[in-house]
Amino acid sequence: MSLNSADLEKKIRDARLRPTRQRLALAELLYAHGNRHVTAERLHSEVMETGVSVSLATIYNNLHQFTSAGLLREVVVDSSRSYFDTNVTPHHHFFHEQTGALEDIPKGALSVQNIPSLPEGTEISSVDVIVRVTTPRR
Amino acid sequence: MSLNSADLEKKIRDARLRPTRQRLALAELLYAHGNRHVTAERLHSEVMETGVSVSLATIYNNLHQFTSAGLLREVVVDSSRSYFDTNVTPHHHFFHEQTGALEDIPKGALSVQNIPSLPEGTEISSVDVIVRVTTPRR
DNA sequence: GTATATTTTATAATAATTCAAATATGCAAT
DNA sequence: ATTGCATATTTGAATTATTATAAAATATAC
Ligand SMILES: [Mn+2]
Ligand SMILES: [Mn+2]
Ligand SMILES: [Zn+2]
Ligand SMILES: [Zn+2]
Repeated sequence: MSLNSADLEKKIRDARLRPTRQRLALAELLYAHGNRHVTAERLHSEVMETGVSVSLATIYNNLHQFTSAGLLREVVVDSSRSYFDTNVTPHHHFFHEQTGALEDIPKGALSVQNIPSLPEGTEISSVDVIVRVTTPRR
Repeated sequence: MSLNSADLEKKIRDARLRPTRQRLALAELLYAHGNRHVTAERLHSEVMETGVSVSLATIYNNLHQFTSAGLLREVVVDSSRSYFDTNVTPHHHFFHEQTGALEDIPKGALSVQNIPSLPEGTEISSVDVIVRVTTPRR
């Protein structure tokens, strides 16, 4: 559940990526302490706070490289921002529309049934369920 | 299923909006011939092709005004672009990842079951299912 | 018709993301 | 170990989609 420096470096090397200073700092934030959902902007502020200077362009490059390597998945919930998820196993999400918080819906709980026949000549890439929630003002 | 000019004008007036030349041209494209899914850019090119000049700012203004009035809903499927849907009844979507095409999954067909208990203090705003499809390269 | 409110639009601003030039890394040859 | 070199990586600058501003144009109410 918790990865140390050596584990992180192996994870990066196994993805055929170089363990640069920037990449290691990002991997530490993403993977050292359990699953998370992050935006590029959030990850950028966090890494800057640790004292490692990383440009926002590098954040995006790495988020996408990690995604291509299967180390992250992108979750589309908000048209103005991309979220990346360190949990790459199939699962769904709660999305809090006011706070922007994403929360996993554990696999097995929720189920999607009776998907009708797909558009001609296509195959399923993924099925994404977003349960949008709000805190009612009382 | 198919609205004429008078219907369109009524629809606009009922939403407390003025039936301007631009707004009528947009409503015609959106509502005169059945349900559709459009991006701002697509709607802009279409309206320009009809010979009615409408600025992109006006397209965005109207898409949002229509959405606030409940005449459109926004569908979040692609983090780089907003889609607007003239079908405001609850339903789900197929999204073709290569072409960007959105297609309705008729209400009643697909069902979502066993949504686990919501995060503390929240209520459901909507449940959105996106079935992402691709055309496999053969 | 005139007053008032709404709408449009040119232009500027913003935020997320991508591009391309500059730099760092890994590896092979010495 | 050091050097040379191809390739990967980083980052400042550019691009894109979208939103804000604010002045001119238009629609409605009287
Ligand atoms: Mn730590
Ligand atoms: Mn027509
Ligand atoms: Zn998740
Ligand atoms: Zn739809």
